[in-house]
Amino acid sequence: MTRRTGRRPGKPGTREALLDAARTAFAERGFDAASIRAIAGTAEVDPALVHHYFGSKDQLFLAAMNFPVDPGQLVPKVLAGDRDAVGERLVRTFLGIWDSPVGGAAQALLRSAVSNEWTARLLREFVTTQVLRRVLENLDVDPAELPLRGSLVATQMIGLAMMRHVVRLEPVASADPETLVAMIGPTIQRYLTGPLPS
Amino acid sequence: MTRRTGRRPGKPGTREALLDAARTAFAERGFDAASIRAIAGTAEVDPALVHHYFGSKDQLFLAAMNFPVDPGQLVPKVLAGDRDAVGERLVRTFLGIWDSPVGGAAQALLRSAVSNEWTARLLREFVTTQVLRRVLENLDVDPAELPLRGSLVATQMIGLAMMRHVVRLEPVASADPETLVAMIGPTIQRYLTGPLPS
DNA sequence: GTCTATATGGTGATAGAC
DNA sequence: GTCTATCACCATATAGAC
Repeated sequence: MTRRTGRRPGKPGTREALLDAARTAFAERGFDAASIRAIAGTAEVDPALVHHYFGSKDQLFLAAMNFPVDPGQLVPKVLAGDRDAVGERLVRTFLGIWDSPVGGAAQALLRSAVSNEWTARLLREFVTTQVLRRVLENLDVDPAELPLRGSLVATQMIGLAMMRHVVRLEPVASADPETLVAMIGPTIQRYLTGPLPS
Repeated sequence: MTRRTGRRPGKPGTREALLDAARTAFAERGFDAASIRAIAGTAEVDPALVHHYFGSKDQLFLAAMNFPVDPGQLVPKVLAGDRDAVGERLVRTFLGIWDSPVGGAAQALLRSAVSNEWTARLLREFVTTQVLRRVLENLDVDPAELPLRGSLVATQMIGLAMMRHVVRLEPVASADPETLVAMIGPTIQRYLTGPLPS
């Protein structure tokens, strides 16, 4: 018997439902292929409301990507502990993010970055300025080596995400996280603190 | 003064021009986003001819992907030499393929695999049955470890290709190949012949 | 605030004239 | 063999009725 005396300006959950549906759709199909109609459909909302709430498809994407993961909070956790195991901790944290609900947004970003230039730019800038820069500037490596080390780490991390969550190549796709940590951790460690060739 | 007495059944180069344009378009935009109209446009050919020659967009893609790279010929080159440097040789050969004209096809396959399920399957089967299987069965490793080692190699290789040729993250995107060989070779080597955790 | 209807344009595929 | 014209469909975005 919910008596509704005051006015109810639309269901309050529609905006969140829209964001949820958008995250899933972008994750599964990428930016271009995910359609506003389909997103509104799974959210059981009229497609026109998307424009009413977010203005455009681009802004819907940005709103959906604005996920609750704070690199500034995560990075210290990775750096805590001995320096020789930072690689393993980075892989473990990385896998944790992808296997969590937030992973949908990450998958959306990765999938979209392949077919869409401005989302690729988004991914590039997020990786470099938000993650790698933060990690590396706390590891007292030569600043001149920072970009190369960072992008090497990115090749392995993005490749791992691609194979595990996008292309789904077995057995990596369903491997135990700790197996991957044990195998890939040393790789990251060497890229971060190992010797460089030049 | 070309005298044309016999009949000329259309320009003979149209089919090749079409394949070339298709390879570039698929490489730049992926399977879904590359349009038959645009491909025919850059090839300066009528869009309807695509269907006349190839029947469908799928078959055009397959024809464009049928590139002149023979894993059965390349793999022995990778395996020749001492076992401890097979990782470096694999990275070097891999980079060579991507920087060659054939790289366009590889890029098309990778880009398409992200947004399209059946091209992803194509990539998966090509990687596993044509490349990794061949490499590993000549390295006398435990056959039970073969899938895990193979897919770990794939994570690093595909990630390298993604960052260098798709997302174009610097400085990996324009790094000297031998720098990448020196840094990533040992990673591949460890995945192939190093110890496993389990 | 919500949603129907539509404007505008791009897609793969096909039928049939030359 | 080649290409014009068209079909049927889907997209984003917007104007305006309720």
